[in-house]
Amino acid sequence: MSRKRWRAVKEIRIADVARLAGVSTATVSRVLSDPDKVRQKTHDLVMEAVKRSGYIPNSTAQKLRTRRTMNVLVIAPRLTNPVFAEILRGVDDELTQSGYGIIIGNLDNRREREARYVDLALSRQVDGVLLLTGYIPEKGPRSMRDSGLPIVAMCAAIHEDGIPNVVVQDREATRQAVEYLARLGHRRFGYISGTLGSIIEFERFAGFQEGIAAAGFSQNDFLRWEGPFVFSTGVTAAEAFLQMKDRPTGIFAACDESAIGFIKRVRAERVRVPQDVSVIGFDGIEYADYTEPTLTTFRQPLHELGCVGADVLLKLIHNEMKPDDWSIRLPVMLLERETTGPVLHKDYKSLRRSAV
Amino acid sequence: MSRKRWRAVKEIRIADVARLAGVSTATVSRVLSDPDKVRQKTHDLVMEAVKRSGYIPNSTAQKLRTRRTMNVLVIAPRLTNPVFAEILRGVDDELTQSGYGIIIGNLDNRREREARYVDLALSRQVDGVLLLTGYIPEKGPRSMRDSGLPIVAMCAAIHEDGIPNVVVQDREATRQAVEYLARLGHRRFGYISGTLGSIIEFERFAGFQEGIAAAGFSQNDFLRWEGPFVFSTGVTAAEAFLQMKDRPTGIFAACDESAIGFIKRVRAERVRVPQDVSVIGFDGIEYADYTEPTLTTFRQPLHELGCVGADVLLKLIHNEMKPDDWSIRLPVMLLERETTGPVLHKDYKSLRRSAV
DNA sequence: TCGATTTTTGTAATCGATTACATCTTGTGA
DNA sequence: TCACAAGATGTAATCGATTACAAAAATCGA
Repeated sequence: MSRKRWRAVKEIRIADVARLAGVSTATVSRVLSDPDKVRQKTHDLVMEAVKRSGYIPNSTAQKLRTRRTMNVLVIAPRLTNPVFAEILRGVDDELTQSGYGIIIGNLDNRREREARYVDLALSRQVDGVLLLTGYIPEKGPRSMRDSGLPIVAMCAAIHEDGIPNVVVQDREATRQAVEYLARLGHRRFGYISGTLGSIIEFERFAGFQEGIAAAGFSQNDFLRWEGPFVFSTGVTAAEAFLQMKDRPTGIFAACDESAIGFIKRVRAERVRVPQDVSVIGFDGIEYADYTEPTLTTFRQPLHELGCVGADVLLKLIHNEMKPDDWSIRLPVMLLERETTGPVLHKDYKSLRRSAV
Repeated sequence: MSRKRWRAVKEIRIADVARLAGVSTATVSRVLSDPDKVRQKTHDLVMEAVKRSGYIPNSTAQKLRTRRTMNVLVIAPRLTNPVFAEILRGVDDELTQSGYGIIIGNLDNRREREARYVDLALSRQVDGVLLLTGYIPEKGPRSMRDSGLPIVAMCAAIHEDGIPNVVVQDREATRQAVEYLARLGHRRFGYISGTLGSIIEFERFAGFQEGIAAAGFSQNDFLRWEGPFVFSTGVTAAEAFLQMKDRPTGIFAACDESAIGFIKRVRAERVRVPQDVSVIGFDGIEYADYTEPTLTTFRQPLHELGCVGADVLLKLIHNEMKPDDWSIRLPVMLLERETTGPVLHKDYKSLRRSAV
């Protein structure tokens, strides 16, 4: 038994089908791609041959000839982050419908991994790129822009000519978050950041500062804890929080994962949420509805974001629009759940003491 | 200003480089793919021309000629499931290293979506397929096997000749779970299933039954609640559980998400975990460490699973092994955390009453 | 029935690389 | 210096489709 036998599958080419049907390859091609161009009788003849032979066109040859790969590259900072996974679902729904495939570029939060995807774009393995990163990947002196491929920025904006942005109203939402906390009576705030230097973090922090100002507070009325968009950032923030004498009572976390990490950690030290401290997250991941207490947060329309972004990219690919026509900001929605509440006492530590 | 101007990027072909360097295209190709075959002087000449022109080979043309796409298709039941996302990370790490790309096939728990990916394989857009589904996708009369492509089943076994399995010891672990609960004194059990008909569910339930038998119990000593591998399955199970008079005290959930859903729901009704009911999950997703209480579960080596599976597939693609040589079962590890504990009272309802 | 027009089909170039084979250079030993 | 082997390079076929253009067939009106 040959070592290769299991792989031996005879390849059927268009020429084989043509011979079988007694026509030229051109006719077979036409039957398959533009049936109206051929006589009904020929059409049936060819289709019969296609069916009998089980012919499926070699898509690589098609791609070379038509100069369309029917693939789109999606670059995400981290695939295990449910936010990106959910966006990807939307992208997938939209692209699959149009016959496009997705090649994933997972950076896993390591920027050096982007080089590989620059090559991918430059070597024309895709027709367009969706960036969830907030910046254009580079490899040495070359940028992905050099590929001339249509690029759409999603989730995190890229402010460059020719690149449409499909994002959410981060800044507005974060401002609202502060106002919401202020309305509940909070006077001292905490801000748990996302990945420093990222555009999303920039927007959300800007919104936070605006909210602080709008509510009549100053820079002295809040603290900022720093770290990437992961659980452990919240845990670290909580540990700093727990050390404090004069703790903030209204916490905004730039992502749900951090918020969850924070809550988990402070509750372990018998700090009550929301009685002792209110926490509000951002993202609206599914898991935020399964924490205890359930997380108050802003729900991003993640699936829609994916659909819309993919749709814009397809329009660019098909030259149906100019890139500057589009910059979409989808609204987010505040989900008031259980981790936020009114301030009970000015000094909640004395409250706790009396409760024990 | 032309509507297309922003896309106008002159394509540099190998012939351009050849002309620039004053050599033939064959030489350019050799310099790039097998530098030892050319004189140093020519090599430098060509590389200079490559650099000056910014040439990057058109990968579609390469693929057509070499008949290698350098892409692998990964089919997963649901991308937003952290289990698959984590496996995908491992796959990505391994494949990227070898220069392969990943095309994702997300079924989103809808089997009808698989047809598209059968086409993808049949039209030779990929060199191999990783299946996380436990079955071979079909489209009408044609199966993905007809493509003759190497296939590796991961996570969920496929028992067919020529398909290596890279899975975890589901069955053994589930058996252990029951034994563990029995050792803690539990006598009435609950089993929250995964997707019915799936091979993973089959294995885990088989292990559960084995465990029941091994611990000396019978079919009458446990209940089974059915549903897919999602949070809400656990919630539904919890609702059935809450209706019962004579509740089980030891619950095994076929996935962490269901376990988390279950716990969340019963705690809302003041059922204590683990004092009133012990719950053990399966998967070891990151969230399971952020629930309250933290979930006792079996940690699957998800990242490793991905790496190993990808590695096996690469070996198949490169004909470095026969598919029947490999079926790997990775061990899982019990993480004893906070949702399991000894049975306190035979009738925990009376306990609760006295506590109130 | 014939010629003009329209529709259908076929021939061959093309996409952009790789590579078998042929040819030309270079190097080596006598 | 010459013959011959080894090494470097060039020529042209090839991968498998699509499609411009040419040629053939069908349709139509007079």
